[in-house]
Amino acid sequence: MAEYDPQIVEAKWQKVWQEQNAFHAEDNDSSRTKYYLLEMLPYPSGTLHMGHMRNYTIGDAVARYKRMCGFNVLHPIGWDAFGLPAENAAIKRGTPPREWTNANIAQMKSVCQRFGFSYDWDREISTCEPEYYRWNQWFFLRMLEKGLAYRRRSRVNWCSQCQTVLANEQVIDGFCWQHDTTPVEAKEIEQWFLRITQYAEALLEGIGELAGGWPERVLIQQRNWIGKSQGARARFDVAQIADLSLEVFTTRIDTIYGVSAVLISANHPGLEKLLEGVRGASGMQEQLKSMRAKSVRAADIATAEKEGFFTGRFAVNPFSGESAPIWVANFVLAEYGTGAVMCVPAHDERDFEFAEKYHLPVTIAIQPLQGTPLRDDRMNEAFTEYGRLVDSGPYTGLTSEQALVKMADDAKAKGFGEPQITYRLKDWGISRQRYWGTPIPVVYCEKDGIVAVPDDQLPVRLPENVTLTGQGQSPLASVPDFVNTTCPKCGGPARRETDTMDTFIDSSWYFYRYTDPHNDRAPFDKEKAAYWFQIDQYIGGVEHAILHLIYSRFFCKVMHDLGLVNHLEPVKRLFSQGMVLKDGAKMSKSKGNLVGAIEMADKYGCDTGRLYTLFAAPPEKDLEWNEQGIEGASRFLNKVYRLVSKHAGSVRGIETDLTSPTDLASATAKEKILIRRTHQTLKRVTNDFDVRWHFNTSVALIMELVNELQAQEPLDVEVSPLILKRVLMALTLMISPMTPHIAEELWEMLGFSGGLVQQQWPRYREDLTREEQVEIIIQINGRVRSKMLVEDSLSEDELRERALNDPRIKPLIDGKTIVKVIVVPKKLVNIVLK
RNA sequence: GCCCAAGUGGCGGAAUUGGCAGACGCGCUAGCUUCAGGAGCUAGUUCUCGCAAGGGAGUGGAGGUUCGAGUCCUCUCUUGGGCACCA
Repeated sequence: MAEYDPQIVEAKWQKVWQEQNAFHAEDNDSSRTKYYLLEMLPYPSGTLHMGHMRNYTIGDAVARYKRMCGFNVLHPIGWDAFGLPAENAAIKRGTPPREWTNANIAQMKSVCQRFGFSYDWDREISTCEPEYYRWNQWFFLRMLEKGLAYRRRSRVNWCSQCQTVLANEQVIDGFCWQHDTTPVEAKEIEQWFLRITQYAEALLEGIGELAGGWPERVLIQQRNWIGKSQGARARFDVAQIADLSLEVFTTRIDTIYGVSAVLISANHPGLEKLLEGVRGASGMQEQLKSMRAKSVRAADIATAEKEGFFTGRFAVNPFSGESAPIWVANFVLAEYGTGAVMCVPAHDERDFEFAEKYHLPVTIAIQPLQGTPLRDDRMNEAFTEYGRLVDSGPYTGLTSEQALVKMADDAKAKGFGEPQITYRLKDWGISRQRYWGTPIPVVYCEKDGIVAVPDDQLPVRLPENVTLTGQGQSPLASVPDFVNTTCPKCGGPARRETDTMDTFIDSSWYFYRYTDPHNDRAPFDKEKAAYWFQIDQYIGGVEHAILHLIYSRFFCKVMHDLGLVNHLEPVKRLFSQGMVLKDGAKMSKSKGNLVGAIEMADKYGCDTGRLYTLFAAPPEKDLEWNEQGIEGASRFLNKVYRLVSKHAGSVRGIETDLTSPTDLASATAKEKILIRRTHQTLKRVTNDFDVRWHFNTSVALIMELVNELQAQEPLDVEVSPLILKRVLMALTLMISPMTPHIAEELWEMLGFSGGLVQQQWPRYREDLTREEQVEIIIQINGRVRSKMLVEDSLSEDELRERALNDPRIKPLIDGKTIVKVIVVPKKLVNIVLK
C-alpha cells in the first residue's frame, strides 16, 4: 500500500486544475446563481505569512463549497502594489520599487498556487500598473468635476533632519524613525482632500442596510467613527473686540451655566486677531508654536498631558451674560466642530482635569435626579450624566433632556446659536509626498491655475528610474521631465502635481475591476459589474473594520451618483476574520514577527497546513500562532488516506452515487451506526459551512466520523461494500473544500475519474440522522444525579414519572419535599427539593 | 485618552436557543506493536478529598437574575485591534 506523500499528490492535482482552468468564472452565466466571494487584496510584502494563509484558506474552503453547491463562483485575487514599504526598500537597498514589488508578487503568487487556492488567475490585477491606476486618476477627475475633490492647507508630520514628511508609522514616540533625537514637528502644507463628509449621512444610513450581513462590532465601530452628534452651536462674543466672536459646538448646551472658560485650538483661525494688542502676546506665540509643532496623530494628542494658557481675553456667555476667560488648550481639535469648546469642569471629565490643573472654578449646573446632590467644593470628578438644571436662570428646574431642546431653540430665536448636527468624520486627505503611488492628474498653470488633465491624456504615468533618498520634497518634484509640462487649457508652461494618492484609493474600488479586468475604455463594464455585484461575501482582517471599509463604501456611493452602479453598498456580507498573532501581537512585516507559509508547506504539505489553520480556532477569533498542534492534522490526513486505500479495492468497482436511496430497515447494526453517523456529520458540517462558519468544529466532527469508522473495523464484515463506499464518498467530499488535493486523490482511489471539483456537495437526510433513543439527564437542584436512556417520543408526564422512579434518584428524594419538577423534553428533568 | 473585541485544563479549542463544562486535537503517562520514522494501536489525563464507590470546587475577578449561568445583567481587571500618512 502506497504511503501518503503530500508533495506528490499536491503537485499532481495542481497541474490538473491548471490544465482544466478549473476555477475560471464565466461572466453572465444565466444557468447558475452567481456568488462573488472575495478576500481582501494583500499588500505584496514578499512573504505570504500565516495571516494571509488563514484568510485565503477560509475563503478557499467557502469558494469550493459554494461551487459544489452549484453556484457560479467569482473568486479573484490581486495585489495592493503601491505603498510605503516598496519605497523604503528602495531607499535601503537601492532596488527600484517596481522591481521589488513585482518580485514580491511573483513570490506570493507562487505560494498561493502551491496552496491550491482556487482563484481565477485570468482576473489577477496589480494596482501599480498604469492599466489600473489610470482609473484611480479617472475617478479623481470625476470627483474634481463634482466638487468632491478640493485643496486646502493641512498639517503633516515633518522631520527637520530629513526635510521630509513622515507617515505616522515613521513617528516613534514623537521622534523621527531615522533620527531618534529629532522631535517630529507638525507642518502645514497644501493638500488634496475628498469630501467624504458630504456622504456622512448616507454612510450612516447604509449601516442599516448592512445590519445582519456585517458583524455587529464592525457596524458599531463605523457608526462611532462617523460620530454623528446632535448638539448646538453657541456664539460667545469676545469682550472689547466688536467684530470677533467665538462659536463653540457642544452636545451639552444644558450645562452652559456652568461654563468656566472658553477653550480654543492652537490652530483656530481667529487666534491671531484675538491676541492682537494683548499684553504678553509675544510670549504666547512661543507656547503656540510648541503646541502646534506636536505630532498630528490623534492618539498622541489624546494621551498628551493637558496643557493650555490664558489668552488675556474674555468671552461673554450668551445665556448668562457672564464673562469667561478664553484659553488655548492642546486637546481642542481645530478639525472637529468649530475648533472651540466651552469648558464646563463640573460636567465634563476632560474639562474637570483641565480646571484642576489650572485652578479654574467648578460651577454646578446639573444636579443628579436621585441621590446625594453635588457640592462644588466637594467634587473629585465630573458629573457627566443627565440630570436637572440648577442656577441656570430661566432654565432652572428643567431636565437635561428638556433643556437641550429648549436652549438650542432659544439660541436660534435670539440669534446667537442654533441646533446643529456634527460629525466626527473628517474629509479624506489623499495627498502623499511620496513616489510609489498614483500621480494626481492635475497641472498648475500660471494663467489658468489648477487644471485637470483631460481623460484622453490618462494615465499620467509614474516615471521610472527615480532615485529615492527619503529626504526632501516629494520625489516626483525632482524629475524635470515629469514636472514640466504644458497646460491642457492654454498650451503654456505648467507644472504637474508632484504628490501621489493615498493607496486606500486603490483598494476602494478594486473589486469592481475584477469583473472586467482588461477593459481599456472604462474602469469596468456596467453590465458585467451589475451581474456580479454586490459582493456576496467579503472576508478580511478585523483591523480593516474602519478605514478601508468606510472608504470603499464612500466610493460605491460616489460611483452610484456617477451612474456607474445601481447599488449603494458594495458588500452584502462581511466576515471579519481574527488576526494571527505571534508573540502576542498582530503578525506583520513592520513588527518583524512573520511566520511564512511556505516553510510549513515544505515540511507538512499544504493540505495539512490548510487543515490545521481551519482546525486551530474559529475563523473570527484571534489566533496566537504556534505549530504545536499541526502533527494532529498531519496524522488525521494519513489516517484517512490509509482508511480509503485499505478499502478502495473492495469498493471501487461498485456503481453508486449519493442520491440513490438508503434503506435503514434492512441494514445491519453496524451499517445503521455508520449511516447515522455519516448523516449526522453531514448535517452538522453543512450547517458549519452554511451558517456558522466554524470550520474547526467541522474538522472535529469529521475526525469523529473517522474514529467511528476505525472503531467499527473490520469494515468488510457486516458492512456491505455499497454502504461503505457511500460513507467513504461522503467523507471525501466533506473534506474536499478544506483539503482539496488529498480529496481528489481519494476520489480517484474510490474509482472516479474527472476530478471532484465539479461534484455536488452531499445532502443529508433528516430521518437518517435520528437515533432511536435519547439520553435524559436527571438533576436535583440543578446538579446531575442520574441519567436515563428513553425513547424519543416520551411525553413530559412520562419523563417526570420515570425520573422520580429512577433507582438512583429515589433514595435521594425520599422524605424530602418536592417544590417543583422542571421537564425539558429530550434534554433533562430537574427536581427542585426544599 | 477615545472606540471595538476577547478571557474556559499544561496548550489550541468544544459546549449551535439559558439545560451533562472540557467534544476534537496537541502535549504528557502507561502498555502493546514494529525493526528506530517526526510511524501505528489501546487505555488514562480539570483541580481536589478518597483504597474505592462516591463527594466537593471550577469557565479572569466581585456582585446579581434564574429551578438551572461559560452563556443574560451591573461593576471591575487583563490582553489584543483601531484612532484618519502601515496596509
